[in-house]
Amino acid sequence: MNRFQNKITLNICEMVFIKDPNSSELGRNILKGSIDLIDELGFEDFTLKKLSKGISSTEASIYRYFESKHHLLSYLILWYWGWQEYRMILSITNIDNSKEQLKRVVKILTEEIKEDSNFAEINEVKLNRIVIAEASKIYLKKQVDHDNSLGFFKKYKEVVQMVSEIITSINSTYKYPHMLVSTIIEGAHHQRYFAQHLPSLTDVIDNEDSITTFYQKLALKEIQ
Amino acid sequence: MNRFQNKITLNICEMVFIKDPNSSELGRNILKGSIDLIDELGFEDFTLKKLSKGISSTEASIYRYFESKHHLLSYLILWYWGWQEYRMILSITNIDNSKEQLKRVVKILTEEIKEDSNFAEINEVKLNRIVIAEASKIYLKKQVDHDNSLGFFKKYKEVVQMVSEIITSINSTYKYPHMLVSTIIEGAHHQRYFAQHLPSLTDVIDNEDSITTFYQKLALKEIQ
DNA sequence: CTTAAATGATAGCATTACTATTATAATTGC
DNA sequence: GCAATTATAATAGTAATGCTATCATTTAAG
Repeated sequence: MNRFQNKITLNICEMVFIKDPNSSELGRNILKGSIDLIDELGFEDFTLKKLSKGISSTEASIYRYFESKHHLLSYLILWYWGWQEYRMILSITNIDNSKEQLKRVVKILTEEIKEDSNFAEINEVKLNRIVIAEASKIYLKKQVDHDNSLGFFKKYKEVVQMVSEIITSINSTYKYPHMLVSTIIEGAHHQRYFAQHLPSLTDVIDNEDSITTFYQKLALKEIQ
Repeated sequence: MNRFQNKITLNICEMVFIKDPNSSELGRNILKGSIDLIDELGFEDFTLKKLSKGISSTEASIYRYFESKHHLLSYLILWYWGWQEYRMILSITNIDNSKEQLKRVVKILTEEIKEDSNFAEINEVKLNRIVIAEASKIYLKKQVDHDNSLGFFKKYKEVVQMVSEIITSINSTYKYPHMLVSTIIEGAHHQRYFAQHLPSLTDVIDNEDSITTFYQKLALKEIQ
């Protein structure tokens, strides 16, 4: 299982980091510490100085792994999508029915995340909250085209592509598979955030994961 | 028409500004200049110092209108939703069929914006680009609950509520109207941004506003 | 035409994001 | 086992940012 982890992690485009954070103790501390601190403070108030104190290192040392705090966040998001891709692949292995496949991947992309003990230094619950609250900030920037050319969004695009292909195998004439998938993914993140902070923008129903239910049904109705 | 404008503008919760920017020449210059500059530089690289140079004023003077650049952006977004609400109301006046009403408001919320000559100091095309690229940054912050209590998101919530009521009047048993509406609004913004910068996350089709078409159809299928 | 309010000019301050330099520890090669 | 390389720590520094404070000047209202 750890080999799979390394595979995912190392597959992360090398443009995101200067030195692979998975290759050393300090690197792994940076990952763990930054997840804790970004989750706690939000990305605006998170600084590499605070992080360096938290992990008993120095700013300069962290800069040998990541060019900037923007690169560090990009790495975490990229890791997250690699992990989601891996979970999606596992969840549809040996499932032949395309509609069932779609239901399962939509569940993975919209459900509340539980900790995955396979990856020690990553707290997936916190990382999921970071993706919900901070991920859009990495592409809503003027540098987006440059970062895109360096592969910062590669894993996210692969996830969207994978679900789009399932949709196409259900209905080969459906015209908007990518639009539907990115709408579901971003939508689910927004709904989880709104449920916490702006509840009048969503519909939270007790004893039901209404977000997953909503998007599963929506996907099936839409492509019919 | 200008009275209506003032009504919209002044209805903006007074907590967002210190001094009403619509009440003076300098205030209006701040609005116009900030829209130009945020659109040009992005919110990160936009500073009140640069703005003050652009409008031949000073940082200190701008701070007499807005507590921070975050407040200024919040004002612009609030203005935008007030304006959208006004356009939505106009567009369904005298239309009795609820499905037609829904089609029309979804169009307004998802279409590409054209300049509205009724509001001189606001360039709606640029403001729309700002809303697409920057609006989520005002609520994806740790202060969101505080800002919410001050009414920063009031107009946005009203817009969502208005469309939700149309949906309920089409199908009174539909369980997720707010979720559907906020999914459509945020989704459409993402799709416009993706079409420009990350086209593999969307499906752009020539000679058709595929974004509006997609969300109009999706809304009707979903609530059936 | 006086007085208050609005704006401008200038300075300053703590923090941020990042770089540079030098010292010390840990690894690796032989 | 020791030199040589590399990784990390310690410290200092810089330009820019976000914002505040002070005081002078212009403008507008009574």
